[in-house]
Order: sequence, then structure tokens, then C-alpha cells
Amino acid sequence: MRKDQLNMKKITINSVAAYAGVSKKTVSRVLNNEPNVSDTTREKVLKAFKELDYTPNPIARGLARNRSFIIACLYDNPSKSYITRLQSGALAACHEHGFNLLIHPCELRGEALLENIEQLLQTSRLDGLVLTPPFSDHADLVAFLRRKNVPFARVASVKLDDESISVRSNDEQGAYEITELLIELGHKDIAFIKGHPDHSATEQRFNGYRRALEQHHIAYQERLVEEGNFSYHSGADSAQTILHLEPRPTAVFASNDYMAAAVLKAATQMDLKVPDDISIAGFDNAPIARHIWPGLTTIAQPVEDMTRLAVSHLIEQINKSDSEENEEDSGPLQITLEAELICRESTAAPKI
Amino acid sequence: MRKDQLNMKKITINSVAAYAGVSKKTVSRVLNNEPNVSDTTREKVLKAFKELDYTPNPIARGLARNRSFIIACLYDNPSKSYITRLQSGALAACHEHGFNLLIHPCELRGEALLENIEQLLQTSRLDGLVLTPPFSDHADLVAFLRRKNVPFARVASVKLDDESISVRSNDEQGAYEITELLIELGHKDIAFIKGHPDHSATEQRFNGYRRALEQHHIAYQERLVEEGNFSYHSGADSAQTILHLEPRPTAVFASNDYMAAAVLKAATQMDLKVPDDISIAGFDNAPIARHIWPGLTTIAQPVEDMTRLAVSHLIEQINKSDSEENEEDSGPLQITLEAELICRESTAAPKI
DNA sequence: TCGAACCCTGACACCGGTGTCATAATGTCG
DNA sequence: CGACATTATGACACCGGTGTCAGGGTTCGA
Repeated sequence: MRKDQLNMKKITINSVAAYAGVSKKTVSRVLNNEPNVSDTTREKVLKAFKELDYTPNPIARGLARNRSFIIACLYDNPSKSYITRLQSGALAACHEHGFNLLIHPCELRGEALLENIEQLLQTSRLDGLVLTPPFSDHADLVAFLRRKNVPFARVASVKLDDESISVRSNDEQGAYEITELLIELGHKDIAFIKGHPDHSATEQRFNGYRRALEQHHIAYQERLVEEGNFSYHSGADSAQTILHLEPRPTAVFASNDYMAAAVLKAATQMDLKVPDDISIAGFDNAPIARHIWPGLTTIAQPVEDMTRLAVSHLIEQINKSDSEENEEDSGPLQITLEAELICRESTAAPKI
Repeated sequence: MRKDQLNMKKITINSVAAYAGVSKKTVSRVLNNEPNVSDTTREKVLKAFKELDYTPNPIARGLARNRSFIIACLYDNPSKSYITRLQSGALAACHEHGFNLLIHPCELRGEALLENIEQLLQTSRLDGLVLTPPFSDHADLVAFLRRKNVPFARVASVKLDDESISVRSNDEQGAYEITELLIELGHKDIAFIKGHPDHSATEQRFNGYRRALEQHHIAYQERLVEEGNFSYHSGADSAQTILHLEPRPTAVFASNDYMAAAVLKAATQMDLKVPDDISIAGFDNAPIARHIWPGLTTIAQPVEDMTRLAVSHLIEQINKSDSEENEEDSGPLQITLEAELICRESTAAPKI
């Protein structure tokens, strides 16, 4: 059968088989790089692929193999830049492996979460799930997914002590370094604004702050610590308290850049010069950190890399569990990437 | 057959049919709300759905109907907040109709675009496409999709003179209003920073600026107009030129908030007080507009609504073209939503 | 009372791939 | 050289739904 005889009809595995003069099963073998196909046959089929411009139908394939080639990325994160970076890393890995990415924003709080996820699983027949903060350490969710036997990977989770895929950055170390920077500049009264309690990063960053103080023999002062929730607003509230303390701290380390930006705004409104009158540091290296004046000293995490790695390993696991039927979990996979300190204009030695 | 006899097996249409004592075709009829099912039968089946907790498999359904229930959202936009707002609107509409959303960032420039899209269509078997700026007015892409007979909807397109689905906001009017506000505050030398030439919004906003000047009998001065590209950096460059003009304009209207923020940063670095020494206005109401000090006067577009509407109508069209086989395009659908002026602290009367 | 029109319903093929197994062809070893 | 293992291939059922069509039961008009 010649190509033009097909006359623009949909190209299916049957057309290819007919064109190449083999059975559709053989075409399928070539498609999936299965062994036991002679070189000459394989080449005939590959030639047919090219000449017919054939693309296998992922839906049919999915039906036959009970797979959707779709993974979903769960998030409930206030930071747009964080989300888009997550997505971009996840997409890169998905494309590499021929998967598609579904994004699924949903709320951490509320009874409905598990139902919501269950419905997502039911209706989309996902092959796997990527948990991003604050879901990465949601014990109920993790237990639920284990019970349902749904492959998943966690991004920026704290808990390293289990057998699932998890990629994180070293938040504790980052916070340590930024605090140490302030200390070495000569600051002693360093205020700290905590993040959202649901995020495990919150505790990590706080720990880094405390460890740096301790290491440098500076007493921890509870009065300098405010509760925030990563939002700009919460930063603004905390700033009001912190900037009116007596004596006023000479530096503020906020757990993310939005809160740091809010502190900067509040300080500017109070006619405090940054960094002369007060130093400010953030975390995350969000775009705003370099879009304001002065630019924020902060910590850059390799968010794209984290997600890319997580998704990549997730897909590997999916593919593996597909071929081997034995349920040996191919071992845990825990990766920790380093974060990078970025110095901008918002930090300097205190003017005595 | 009783439910517990099924003993946790996968619930398929066959199980339901057996449980309800009807054929799978009848179950399928109930699933799709087809006519010609007696009330008693329908209820039996519905009862089986509930008791077995049945969810139809979208993949099998997709194979049979040659549909994927997936639409993709194309974008190449520098603004993270714009992207996430687009996504959130698109997701809302998708969920409402049982569709899934694929996100597909890609580059406008470069020969590879059409190939890229073609591959996306081939491998994902999308049911439709949402074009967001700057793709909304990409003539080649639009022609390509028409030729391929791929349903699509455009968000924030300028061209209203054709038969496809298109939802936009009135950028020209928004720019007019913000310029008018500045004029009414007493400004006469109002600088303007253009956006990216690939985006149709760029021209719209510029037109609004010029119309307001004209309407208020203020001569247009070419020296006050800078070329930008919506990025923070381009705003910073333009700011350098504008802020050093002699005489210096008393107000700057940037085509988006990032560029406006860059102007604000540059002005602050030059020890100019905003808004006392110079007023600054932006466009889009990006988060940064309220995260910096002073907050930016800007225009808020209903981005979520635009995308939601676009996707909603797109899905309607997909569903319709599925049932009716006649290719009558159900009429063009052009919607224009209004944008809203948001006054913050960055604009005031000029201090003479 | 009988055929026509209509409403329900199910048998069966089909969507486009993959899995299982039988079979033929080839290779290997005692 | 015969018994057996291995490789290459295709026939066929199957994944879980939907489309087509035929047949049995009702209703209706003549």
C-alpha cells in the first residue's frame, strides 16, 4: 500500500502496519523499543513512521496500558513567582519523558482536601502526583496517597526519614548563612519574621536563624521574633511591631521576600533609610527582591531544579513500576540541593 | 450481582451494567444523558452508580469519541502574576466542564513555533487551544489553527473582525482614563513608556494615551515617548532617559506595572520624591503595584474573567461541534470587558 | 384489528493501541 | 543429526467506553 492511497486518512497503527507489510503488533514492538524484532523489520517500520508521519495516539495507548501519561502538580502557594518556577521545572521534566502536566491549585486547609484529591485521581486517572509546599509535609495526604498506591514525589519537604521521592533545598543552611552575614556585618539585634506555620520551611528557616545566633554567641531574644505567614500583609503587620520596638533592632530577617518588601515599605514610610538605619534581608529571591530599591539581600533556591528532579524521578518510578510487577520500591530517593546567598543593597553594617 | 461480590475490583461500565442488570450500552446512555431510557431503568443505573461509587474512565471515553477532554493554554508572558491569573481563570472554566488544562509556555519568536504547536497537537490530542497574549494576535498561528481545524479562543486579542471566540478588556479606554487622570491633576508633560511590540496591548495603550492628550488639547511630544518591552529592565532603561530629560516631565505613564516600578526605583535613587516631584502610573495592577512604596496608580483588568469566559465558550463550541456534525461555526463570539482605574499614592498634582 | 411509528433495549463492532500465546524459523548442543 | 532453546512474527482478545442497528413492545390512526 502506498502513502497516497491512504489519502489523508488518519494515520493509525493499522495504516503503518499495512504500509510496512507487517502486523500491528510488530509495529507496536518497534514503537516501544521491545526486543525480538529483526533489524530489517524494524527499519521497514521506522521508515513507515517517517513516511506516513505517524504519531501514536496516547489515549489509546493509555487505555491499553492503564496509564494517562499525565502527572499533576499540587500547590497552594501565595507566591506567583514560586509557582511559575515550580511549573517550569515540572514541565521541563514532563516534556523530556513524554508526559503532560496538570496543574492543580487547591487549599491545604479544610476537610475537603482529601475528597478533592480523590476526585482528581478518579476523574483524571493521573499516573502520579507532585506535592509542593505546603503539601509536601501533609501527613494525612501522604498517608492517603500511600494507601491508594499513587506514586508521588515531594518538593521541599523536610522529612527525609521515609521511603518516598523527595527533593529539597537546604533552607536551614540558607537561613544560617544570611543570619551569619548580618552578624558579621556587626548586627546583634536581628529581628526575625516567621513564615506560615503550615509550611515546613518556616521551621527550617527559623532554626537556621537560631543556630547562627548560637554559633556566634548572641543571645536569642524572643521579643525580636514575629509570627508571619509569608504574605505581604503579614509582613506589613510584623513590620509595625518590629520597627516600633525600643530599642529598635538594627536588622530584620524576614522568612521570605514579600514580607521583607513589606518591612522595607514600612521603614521607608517611617523615614528610615535602608540599609543605613536598618538592614533588611529576605528569602527566596523572588522578582520583587530586585524590583525594589534598595534590592533585597536574600537566598536563591534552585526551585526549577528541585521540581525537575522530583518529576524526573517520579516518572522513572512510574515507568519502572509499570514494567516490573514486583512492588519493591526501588529504594528511597532523597536529594538535597544547596541554596545560594545573594547580596544586594538592603544590608550593610549598622551605623552606630 | 451484589456489590461485595465485586470485591474491590476496578469498577467499570461492565460492573455497573451487571449490578444494575442492564447492558453496558444502557449504562452509557444514562451516563451521557441520552434520551430513550425509561425512568425505572435510569434510576436503577443511577443507583448502581452511587452504590458502586463509579466514575467513568475519561481515557476510554476519549478513545471512543476521539476526544481528550484536555485543552491547552499557550503563553509567553514575562509577568508571573498575569500567568497565574490566566491559569486560574482557565482552570475554573475547565473544572466546571470536566476538562483538564494543560499549560504550554512557548516562545513567540523563532521558526519553531508552528512545529512546536503541531507537535503539541499530535502528542496531546488536545480538544482546543487558548491563545493568550502575545499569541492572541499571531496571524500565522491563527491561520495554522484554522487550517488544522483546531478549535481555539483568544484572550486579550485586538482584532474583533473575525469569526472566532475572543475575549478582551478595553485597554485603550483604560489607558485613556489613566492619562486623563494625570491631565486632570494638572500634568501636561506626561511621558509614556511603550510595551513589547509583539503584544497588541502595546498599541492599544499607546492609542489611549494619545487620545486623552488630544481630547484635552495637549500637544503630543515624541520626545516623551520611550520604547519598552514590558520587562522591568526595559523600564529601568527608559527611566534613565526620561528622568534626565530637560525639562523633565512631571508624570510618567508606563505601559505596565513592572516598568512603572522600575521608574519608581530609578526616581528614588535620584532622590526624586514620588509623587511630589514626579507622578508615576502603571498598568495591570500586578502585585508589585501595591507592594512598593508609594503604591502605583494603575489599571486592573479582569484577567481571570477573561480567560474563564474564553475557555468556557471554547468548551461549549467543542461540545457543540461534537454533536452537530454540520460545520456552521455557531457564530462569532466577541466579548469586551471593562478595566478599572485604581488610584494609589504614586500620582498627585505636580508641585509647580 | 392491523400496520406504521415510536420507544426501549441489547448485541456487536469499533476507537487505537497493548498483552498473551501459538507458531514458524533459526540457532545450539550433546 | 535429532532434541531443545531461542528468536521473530502474527492472530486474537482486551482495555472501557461509544456508535450502529436490529428486534420486541407500545401506542396510535385507519
